[in-house]
Amino acid sequence: MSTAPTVYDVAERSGVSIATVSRVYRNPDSVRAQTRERVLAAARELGYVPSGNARGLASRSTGVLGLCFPDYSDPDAESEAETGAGDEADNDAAMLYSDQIIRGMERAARRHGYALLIAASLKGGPESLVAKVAGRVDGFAVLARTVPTEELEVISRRQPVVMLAGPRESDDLDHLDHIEVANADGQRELTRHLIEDHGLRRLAYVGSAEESPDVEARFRGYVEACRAAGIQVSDAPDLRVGMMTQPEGARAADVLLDRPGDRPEALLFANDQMAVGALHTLERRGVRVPEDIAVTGFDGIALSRLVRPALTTVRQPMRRMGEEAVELLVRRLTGRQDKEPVSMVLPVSVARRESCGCASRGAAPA
Amino acid sequence: MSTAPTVYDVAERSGVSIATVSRVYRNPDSVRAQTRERVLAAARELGYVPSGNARGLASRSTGVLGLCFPDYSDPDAESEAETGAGDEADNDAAMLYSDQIIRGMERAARRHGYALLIAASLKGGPESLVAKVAGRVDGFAVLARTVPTEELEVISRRQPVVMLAGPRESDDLDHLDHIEVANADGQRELTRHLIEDHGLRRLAYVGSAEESPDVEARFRGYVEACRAAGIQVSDAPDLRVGMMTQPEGARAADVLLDRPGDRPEALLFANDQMAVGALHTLERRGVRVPEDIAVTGFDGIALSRLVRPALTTVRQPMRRMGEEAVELLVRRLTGRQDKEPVSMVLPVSVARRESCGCASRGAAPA
DNA sequence: ATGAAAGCGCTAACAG
DNA sequence: CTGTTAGCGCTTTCAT
Repeated sequence: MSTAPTVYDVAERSGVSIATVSRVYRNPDSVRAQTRERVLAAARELGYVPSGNARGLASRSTGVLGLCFPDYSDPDAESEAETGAGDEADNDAAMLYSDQIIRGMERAARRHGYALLIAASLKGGPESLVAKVAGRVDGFAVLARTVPTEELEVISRRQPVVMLAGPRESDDLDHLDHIEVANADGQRELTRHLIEDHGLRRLAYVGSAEESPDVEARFRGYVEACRAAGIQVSDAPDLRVGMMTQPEGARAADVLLDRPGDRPEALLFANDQMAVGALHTLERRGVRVPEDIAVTGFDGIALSRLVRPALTTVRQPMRRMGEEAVELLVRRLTGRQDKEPVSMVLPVSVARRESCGCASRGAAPA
Repeated sequence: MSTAPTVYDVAERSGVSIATVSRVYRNPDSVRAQTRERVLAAARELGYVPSGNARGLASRSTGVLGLCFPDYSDPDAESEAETGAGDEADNDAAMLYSDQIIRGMERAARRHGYALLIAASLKGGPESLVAKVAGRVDGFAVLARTVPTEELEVISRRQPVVMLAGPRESDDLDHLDHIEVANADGQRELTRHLIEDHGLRRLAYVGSAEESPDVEARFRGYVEACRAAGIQVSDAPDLRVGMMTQPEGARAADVLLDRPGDRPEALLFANDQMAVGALHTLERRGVRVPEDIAVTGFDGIALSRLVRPALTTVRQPMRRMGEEAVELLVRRLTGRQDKEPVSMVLPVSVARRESCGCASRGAAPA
């Protein structure tokens, strides 16, 4: 791999100036056909490929959009090798939040002629992830809580950034475009369903210990639904766990079941992962779902439909969120920049499945 | 969004040279702590973010790895809005081949400190997709048949490229690293299973019309297994379809069932999509699977486990393929380049589910 | 239609 | 430890 050929090499070989070589690639029609062919031929012979970096540098634009997301450290990374039937489900199910967003962004970016640069955060030196991404793209989306607010603030002064999932974190960032889902609405509707349609009244809500606007909003929806039905609720979740993982969910179920007093008729979790964990606990303890107790999640991850009983949950349109993010970025990139910050709330939908008592035999064919 | 601050601005503001500013970012320890702080402070105030392009240009490396894949035009793109239960399965199931590879690459890239640039092909001017990606990354992977061989040949002379899925397409490309899956082995084993374990002997194989090394290899495995069992087979699939999609699969099932002569005892499809389509046809016609006829696919897409009956298929380790691709690239990027081209074949595994007659009640809990 | 020349913002020796 | 000085490869006026 000797040193790569440049415009100069191509220019020399085809007997034109570097400017012409450049034109052949940027604006073919501005060059006489014959000349163009000569240049293209030389380029081919030399194995010339324009340097994206040089281009970006000279033209101040890259044709690339970015996405930064948190390093959902992913423990199943190594389980890949196994072929046991048991982990098969988990494997596909590990189709995460971020993966869906990536898909959505990729599709939309493609439509607009952009490529997509993706990177998960990873603690580093003064040189953080965002900076790396930011330096190589025309604009990018960030999953909430992925990067320090301050850093984002600095960067967003220079290029379009759209914040995903989770309301604006601070006032410093209120000039960013921003997309969230109707967390409260979804949880409220799901709770209402449990109360009105299934007649349940002793509910327990499991939230998270760490502050998360999304989780807060979900809880708020829950509270609203309860109040609307005349059910007493405290203004804090019945339980808060640390990580919102399956193990934590499993533990949470134990805790809730072992509490003195009447056993809850329904366990509402702030996300699917926890709910699935709870399902395990319940099965182990011989508590039937939904006959003895209802269980619900939030997110609508693939796994939620694979478990038995299939999990009733609130589905978030993550893919669409990715698409909208790109639309917003493209709009900023092409329009005048003086537009007001956009803030959109994507609707969610309740997936009524078995774990709440709805009879739907989940496994629909294709 | 005025013009972005540069090293010069930061240098001036902090009273140092641009070289020092650069050092602060590239090699913080080589700068006196006090100086460093001053620079960082200035950078923060100015909203300075290093330009990835300028960096890449000056240092001839980007810290980015790439992936090019074909534009599996994706008809479900718009179906997102619907909330009908019917398409719910399809939606998740649309977790494609490429998505899995992306996941694998992203994980591995992250481990090595690289970001990932992804782009689907899209016909364009003289300026193709690969060129765009190639110009912005240190090395990249290409899904077979995504880009013209010639172009790839040219590019691969300049930077590491690994070809994914499908054997080397031509001799021009035999210097590329290359990863494929054991297509023939998988199909052979699956076929053997049908013959020996289920005692089926009248088999029909559905391949694709367009030339695809992978599909050819699968068919080869099928033929080998048949021959080994003393079953007569012609040297071409019983049917070839155009697109390997669900509709085509559905049609194929009709064709095969309507052919004069004994009805086949098993329909083997070269991919899952077609097999799923066939399942529909069979259900519509009242042909029971697997009682009346067995059906098998190939790939192991998520959908294969969601349909009823669950599809027996050959699972490809697509995620792992992505990971290995990154490992290969990183190795090329860090080592001496004189190494021989690597060619690895990833093992596959047969997923015995219901559609072949194996009793496994698919829906495993988490 | 094509050429000349001036950067784009940063890194990388090489001096101090 | 820090400053100087060249480029890196391409786009882009401005001429011709």
